[in-house]
Amino acid sequence: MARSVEFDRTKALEAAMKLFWARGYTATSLPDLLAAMGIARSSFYASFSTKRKLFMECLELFGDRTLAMVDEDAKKLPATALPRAFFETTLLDASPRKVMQGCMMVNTVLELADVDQELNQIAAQKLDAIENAFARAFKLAQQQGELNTDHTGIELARMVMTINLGLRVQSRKNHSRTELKSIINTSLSILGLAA
Amino acid sequence: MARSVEFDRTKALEAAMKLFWARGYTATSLPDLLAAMGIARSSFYASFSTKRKLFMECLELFGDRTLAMVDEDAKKLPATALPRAFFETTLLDASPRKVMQGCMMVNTVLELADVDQELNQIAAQKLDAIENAFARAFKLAQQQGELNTDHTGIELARMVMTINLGLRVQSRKNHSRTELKSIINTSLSILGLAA
DNA sequence: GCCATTCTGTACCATTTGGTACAGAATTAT
DNA sequence: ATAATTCTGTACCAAATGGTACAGAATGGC
Repeated sequence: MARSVEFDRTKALEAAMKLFWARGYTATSLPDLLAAMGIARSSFYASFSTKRKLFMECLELFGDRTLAMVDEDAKKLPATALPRAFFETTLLDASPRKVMQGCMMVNTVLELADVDQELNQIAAQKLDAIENAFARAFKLAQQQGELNTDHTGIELARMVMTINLGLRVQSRKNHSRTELKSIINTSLSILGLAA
Repeated sequence: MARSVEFDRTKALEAAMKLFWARGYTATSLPDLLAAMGIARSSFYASFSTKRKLFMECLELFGDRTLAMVDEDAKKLPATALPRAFFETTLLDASPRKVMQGCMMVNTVLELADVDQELNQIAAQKLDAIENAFARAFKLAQQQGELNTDHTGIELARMVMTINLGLRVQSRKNHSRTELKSIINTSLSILGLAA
């Protein structure tokens, strides 16, 4: 039989995701990708079909990873602590580079809303999934009397998500850590989730 | 002497802005622009230098227009009514098409943050100018005792702006009017500006 | 009418885009 | 070692990119 070795597909995908995350879909050229992934053109097409398919994979990876993070937290923490945990790990504890890159799904939605329906839809779905995770947690907490019912769980989740989206824009526009910290605190305060 | 006629530069600029607004910088090609503006290639370069320069002009136009809107409102309305007025005119009263296009400056920041510093900076500055307009209004209202001082004017303005940015993402992701309306109401409610 | 001037439309350009073809190197089972 | 197979690197492709050159039409003062 023949050789079975292969470049590390996962690592290459990860490298591609980083680049797409930072520069977006259109502005990332194939040569850029090949250099970052450390593979040759033919290997690229053999393993990932097209640039567009690769982007989809990256988007899925990013989305699933983010969702997993929220789900993990939802197991360990009370619902009222979820937003703070999410904001802090992704905006204060993360590296400045990552913070400045914002959220790949948000970036994608804004870049491709009028350009590529399918890619846009994937990003939107992943965002919705995260919103739903928050909503589930809030509803449960309300049923157990751990959270006031001034607003429904869904409304609250949408609100947390809207602030989250806003924070992603802020962090991409100007990544002053102290400013982000201040916004996070004000947000949690007005949400009535200030610890 | 020679002819003085010229295509309507302002109208052409407007048309370009609409296209850039919807599709972003990179995804808008020169032929697309020429068609939308209704002018020929040579006229384009004679009047607007390059695609990039044109984009800058469009960005300035969009930003100035938005800022003017806030400033106008700030003259007529109490500071506590400003956010509602802004959200409603741009997200509920505007045409679905415009709503779906989001905010050109936000779109630009997310598309070009890692790609074109200068364009990104222009967009960021315009956004800051709007935030400052809100901050001024809030500070004044606080001095006059019309607004509580639980948070500083700047903090409040940043918060309104963060929610605004989030709403632009939401509206570009999924322009259900009723959902936007709901988010706006929840936002104003938790901000203590629910009228 | 005529000339000067400034417009417009088209043909053209080099570069870059994403994607394909194919030769040759590398690896594994026999 | 050999054969089978799958990798990699390079050369190549058509299409699209932003930008330029230039011929010719349209308009103004005389």
